[in-house]
Amino acid sequence: MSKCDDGLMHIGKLAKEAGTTTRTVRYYEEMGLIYPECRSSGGFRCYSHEQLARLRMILSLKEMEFDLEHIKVIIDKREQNKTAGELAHDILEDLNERLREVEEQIEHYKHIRKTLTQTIASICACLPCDLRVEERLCPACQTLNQPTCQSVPFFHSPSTAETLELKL
Amino acid sequence: MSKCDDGLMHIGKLAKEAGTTTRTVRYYEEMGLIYPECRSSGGFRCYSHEQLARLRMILSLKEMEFDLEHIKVIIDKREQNKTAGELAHDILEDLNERLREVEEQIEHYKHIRKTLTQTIASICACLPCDLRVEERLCPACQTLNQPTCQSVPFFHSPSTAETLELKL
DNA sequence: CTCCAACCTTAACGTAACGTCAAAGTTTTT
DNA sequence: AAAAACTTTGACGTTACGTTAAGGTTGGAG
Repeated sequence: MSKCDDGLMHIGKLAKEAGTTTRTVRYYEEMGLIYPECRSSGGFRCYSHEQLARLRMILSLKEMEFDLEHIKVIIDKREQNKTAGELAHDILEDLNERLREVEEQIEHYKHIRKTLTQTIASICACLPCDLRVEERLCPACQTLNQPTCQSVPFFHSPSTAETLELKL
Repeated sequence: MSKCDDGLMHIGKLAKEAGTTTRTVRYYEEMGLIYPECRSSGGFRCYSHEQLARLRMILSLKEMEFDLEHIKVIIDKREQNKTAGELAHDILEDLNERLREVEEQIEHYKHIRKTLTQTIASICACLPCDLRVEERLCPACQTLNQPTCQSVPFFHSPSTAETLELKL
């Protein structure tokens, strides 16, 4: 019989139950987020159900993309034995802040999407162009009366930029 | 008079014109994305307008959050002297792929937002709870007939998880 | 009891794109 | 000619692990 028997599990089992890897669990230990209940005589980490619940908490917060430093702070708030109401109030601040950040991310990627679609549209206008890339002015763009080659900064030749006035 | 005079600029000027830092320019050089036209007698990097245009291309692609490895590939396509039309066709693939990725990101963050708002709503129900965090069942949740404490995995005590059946 | 597969241990390098010193040389300005 | 401003290379730090590597531990079969 191992020392790790009465309701305890080793790290592989813990990780599998929580849906993560042993490396992750060890890393979280390094970061001070979770510790085994004890070690076996041979040095194996042994975890209880409470540790599993704690790991699941951490992973839940990670799904919301809190960074580990922040998760540590949030988890530690539970230890400051307040009432559930106070704790709820406290944690709601973190969640609302994170919500704002996530909404910023959505706007950020919507902005990138806009840039991309505009760029794609511009470059589509260059599809029928037969000129070599080095050429300065693309007749397709001239025909369409829109200087695509110059409006899309990474298209056509950089020599288009020579027309820019730069003071040294 | 420096050697770097006829339309050439040092790295600081280049970076400022492009709206980035010298460290970034040097890093891009390490990555094989951009090289100075020459070096001064003392070893300073000297850049021409073409380099500036190239740097701006790189930064434009970076704004769309292509990784540097991919940017290298895209920029190199310009060197394979095709016609503008062929180049456009080629680059449009990259842009469209990136567009799909960005749309995935938007969906990803929308998913996180949903999780967050649901969690926030659940925890709000715990605000009037006077119990200590260690308690297993929160009367607020019972009153509301919704077991918030257990549905929000990182809230209340992990002891709530002891009710889970786990086989070792 | 012995053996082996399957598990575990610590250690340490790799990742992406730079930021941030540090120590020393160069260019430019005064 | 000195000082200010700029540049050089070098190297460590960042985040959250993945991935070997070399070597112990466990648990069950024979």
